[in-house]
Amino acid sequence: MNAPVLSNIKCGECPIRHRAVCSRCEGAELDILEKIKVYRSFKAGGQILWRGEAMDFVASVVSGVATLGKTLEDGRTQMVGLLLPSDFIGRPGRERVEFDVIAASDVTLCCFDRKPFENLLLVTPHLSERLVEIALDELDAARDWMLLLGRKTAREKIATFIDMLIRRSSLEEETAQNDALTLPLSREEIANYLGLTLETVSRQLSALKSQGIIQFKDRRNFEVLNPQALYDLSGDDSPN
Amino acid sequence: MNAPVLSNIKCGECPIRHRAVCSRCEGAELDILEKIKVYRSFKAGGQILWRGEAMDFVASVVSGVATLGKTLEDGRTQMVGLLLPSDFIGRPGRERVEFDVIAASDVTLCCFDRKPFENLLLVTPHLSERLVEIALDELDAARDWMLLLGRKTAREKIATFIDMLIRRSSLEEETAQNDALTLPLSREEIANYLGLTLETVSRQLSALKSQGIIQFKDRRNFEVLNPQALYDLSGDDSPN
DNA sequence: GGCCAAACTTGACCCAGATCAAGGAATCGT
DNA sequence: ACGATTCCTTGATCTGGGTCAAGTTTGGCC
Repeated sequence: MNAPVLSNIKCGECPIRHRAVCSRCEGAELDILEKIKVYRSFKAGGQILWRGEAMDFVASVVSGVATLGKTLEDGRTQMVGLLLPSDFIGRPGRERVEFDVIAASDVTLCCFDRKPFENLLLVTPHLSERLVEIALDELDAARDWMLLLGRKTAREKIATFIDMLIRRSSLEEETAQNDALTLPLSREEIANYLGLTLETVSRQLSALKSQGIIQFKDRRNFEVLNPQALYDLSGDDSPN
Repeated sequence: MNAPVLSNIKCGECPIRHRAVCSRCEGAELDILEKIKVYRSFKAGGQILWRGEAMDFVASVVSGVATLGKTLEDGRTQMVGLLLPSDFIGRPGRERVEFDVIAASDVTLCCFDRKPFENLLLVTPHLSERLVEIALDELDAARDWMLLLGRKTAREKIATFIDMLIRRSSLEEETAQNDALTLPLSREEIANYLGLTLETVSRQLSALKSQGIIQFKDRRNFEVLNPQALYDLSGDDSPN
């Protein structure tokens, strides 16, 4: 892991302050974090962590998108997590990385060396409480994804994925010029996330387009014309 | 949830003491747990918790097997967790249950009312540390299962499942009369766990049998004649 | 601005596993 | 002990999505 070290911005001005692992910390606690944090950047496609490698830092995603992936002996891969801004990388008490972490776009991380961070955790309930919340949210998300991977059709998988992008983006920004979205991943990466092939992803996106449910501006940018239809195609139970 | 309340056994004699959420607690801490715990039993097939229901207790599995399941609007279901003795049900800070919890066999739980348990967590690091460990282990397991559901073939899924049973049973008991195992689930339940149909599960088990890798004693009990071959079929990377 | 590589789309064909269908074997209640 | 119900096996057929194979678009780079 060798990434350029950037000049930090002040925590008070950090765009992910409200959701990241540090979101409950104020004043003195924040000052300590401020002192031990280091920003690092990765180019799109760069490997952030390798499976099995010693994990010597933990980090929050400040900007960009990273993926967590697992690989079978013959090279088939499955993405097991998608890290968007404010998401957390690393686990207290884990010496080694359990999966490959790759920058899907240019990524900036707010890194903390693991040992100091773990020590801080022990004496900072605001930090450890938030970290437990984050871990449990990830567990819920992983289980939702198990349902998707095990039982949903290709169409339902794509619809669920786009629906997730809508929800996540409405959390992030209040900009929200209605339903204009960006795919954070290539077709192949989407396929690895959904347990499909890139050809099937492409076909399903084309099908949604020709049904008038979405409309592409270019390869990555599109607009959702009919969010309700999209949700109906996701196969999920009624909650909205 | 209305299950018979059993007479408790002493924590000191509890068969799951060494792995359950209470495993780090001793002396006074254990006395408190002892006081607030209640054993409850469920018949095979009984529903322990319903998705969306208020979760008013948390629990450890003392004996038997329970499943965590999610369901799509049209009834397709995916098992998202398998709870064996010492596994934990429920999450601090979660008001509602996220999935159906069903007794796959007769099950005995060691239950704690949620509120008192959460209060205890705040003042008992031995308890909360162990709970975080358990949650992170579950997250790792969920991600391994995502790889299985998204990318493995039917054969690989079955091999992985049996391999998991071997590992788990060698953890549990030192009885371990070599490689004699019991399927904790029906064919249909295995199918729901692996993202397959019950017919495919049956066919794959028959195939393993006719390849001389496993041998059935009856429907549920079998012996693994060739654990290495089984592992080789699982598709996983080399570690062992 | 034009070439090249990478990313994507689309078509034709195929196959693993789903679905449909029929028995067989274990278990339960009487 | 006996139907009867539930669970499981096995066979026949079908199909969604994978695989293979061209093309097409896009964006990067001299």
